Amino acid sequence: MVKTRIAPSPTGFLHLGTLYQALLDKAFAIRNNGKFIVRIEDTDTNRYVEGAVDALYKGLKWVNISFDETYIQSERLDIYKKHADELIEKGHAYYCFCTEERLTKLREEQSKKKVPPMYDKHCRSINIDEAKKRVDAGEKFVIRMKIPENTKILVHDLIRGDIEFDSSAVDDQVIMKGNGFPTYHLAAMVDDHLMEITHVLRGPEWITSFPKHKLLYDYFDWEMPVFVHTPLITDMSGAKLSKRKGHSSVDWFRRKGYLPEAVLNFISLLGWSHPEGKEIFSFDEFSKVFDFKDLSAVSPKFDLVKMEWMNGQYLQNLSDEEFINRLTSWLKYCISSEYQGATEFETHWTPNDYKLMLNFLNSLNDETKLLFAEINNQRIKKFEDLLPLNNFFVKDTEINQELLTKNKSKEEIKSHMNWFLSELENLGDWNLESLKGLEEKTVKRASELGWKVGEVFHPIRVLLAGSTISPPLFESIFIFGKEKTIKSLNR
RNA sequence: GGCCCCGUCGUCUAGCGGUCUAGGACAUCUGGUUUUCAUCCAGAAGAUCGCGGGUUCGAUUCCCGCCGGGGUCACCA
Repeated sequence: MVKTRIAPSPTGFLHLGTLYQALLDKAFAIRNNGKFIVRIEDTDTNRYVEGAVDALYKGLKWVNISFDETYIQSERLDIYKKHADELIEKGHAYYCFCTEERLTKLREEQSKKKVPPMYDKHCRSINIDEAKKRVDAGEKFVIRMKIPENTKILVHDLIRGDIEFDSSAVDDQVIMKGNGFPTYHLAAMVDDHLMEITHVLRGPEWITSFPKHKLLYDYFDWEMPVFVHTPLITDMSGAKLSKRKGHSSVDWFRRKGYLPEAVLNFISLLGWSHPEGKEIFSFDEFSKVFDFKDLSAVSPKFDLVKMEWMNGQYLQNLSDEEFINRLTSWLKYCISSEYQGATEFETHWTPNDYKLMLNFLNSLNDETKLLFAEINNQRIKKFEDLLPLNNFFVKDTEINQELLTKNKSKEEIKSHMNWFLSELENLGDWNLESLKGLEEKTVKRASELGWKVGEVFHPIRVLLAGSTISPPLFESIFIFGKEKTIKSLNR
């Protein structure tokens, strides 16, 4: 049975690269009727970040990727020790007593000589019985794997094919650290085997240490799973995504107001394309057609502009009701402690803005909420864009006189607004239909005045929204309410 | 620097020896619809397939070299 896994280390927030792997792993598992598991690789006690595991699960939940099993490596220490000992017994690994100082000095010398920094196999010649005595005597040690000399190591990557390494370029890697924790190399290989992983999907940064992993499998006499090294998602400059730039974190997308399905759809198109050339498709559909072997080996650049376009497409396709649901939960998320505790991201929303917007939405009746969705879902790329456009709903705006009198004189505007105001006052029932009637009337007013149609709406818009940009005017007026509208128009 | 991977429009990509005067999407530009913004519609421009050699009747597709980009050289993953 097919079984895939992600193996993130809890060192921060859910990384986009981890999400990418989770997406591909999960899709592949579904397609092959297999399982997908999560394994927390927390063998580096120094880099452990509080809350990182939690953030990982929350992130996966947000994108709705579920898993069948979960493991934590720090709870499996005895397993790794047993396997390291086995390697010692088989003569494929050895105890190393070199001190930190000696290794540092060694590296310095090597870099001075401009040779690749590698362990000089100093302890490899120590007799095993003597080494065991030193270990028993309490001397500090690590365990290193023996790399065979003068040989070629052939590994196979599903999308890159065979890759050959010369063993002289492979270091006698530490597999057990001084503190009794295994390094990635041992832990991951042991776990992948024990957990019966059939396809190992991992980042391309592992290719270099691939020969060590292959050797480990050989030493244990285990069958290798299929290895797939993903494309490396880079930023627009072609370098690894950095935390500084924000969008390496999945949380960044959530905070900006992207839809999880759009993010998933977008990253699925990196290093892969739909057989029918489709751009927009659901995860469900993706999991029916995706295969690891169709992945390309390039390092795609993450184009935020296209990401925004795609998110806009998803936003447009949301029903008005769903739009409100999503918007509401986004606002709540931003207000929540998750937001407060997270890394800060640049945004033009202040913490209070989220609350104002949520309160505003809650103050509307269901029908009006849907109208709000209707006039907005077509014109934003992500929820964050909502504020500038709908600012006037939640806070006082200032009037730019220059904007107001851009095409017409102060007096002309004044008289036109007086007319409009009196029409509003005498509207009768305050509903969308009557307002639409007034809208038509206002269009006719333009020809009566000899103005362009846009010119009769311009001052209304500027006075109402404090901006030349707003959602559709009369819908906005309806949502804003009679009293507040008249007050705004009167200034 | 050693080793490894990669190299098609600005970006994501299709292409798996002839169908390619290289297709699609985003972005860009032009025009149209429109009361703002946006949407939407139509169209345009944009890639001598990194470069140079081979192999072949024929290379974007296969091989080699070069160049360029990236990755990696930890008791981090």
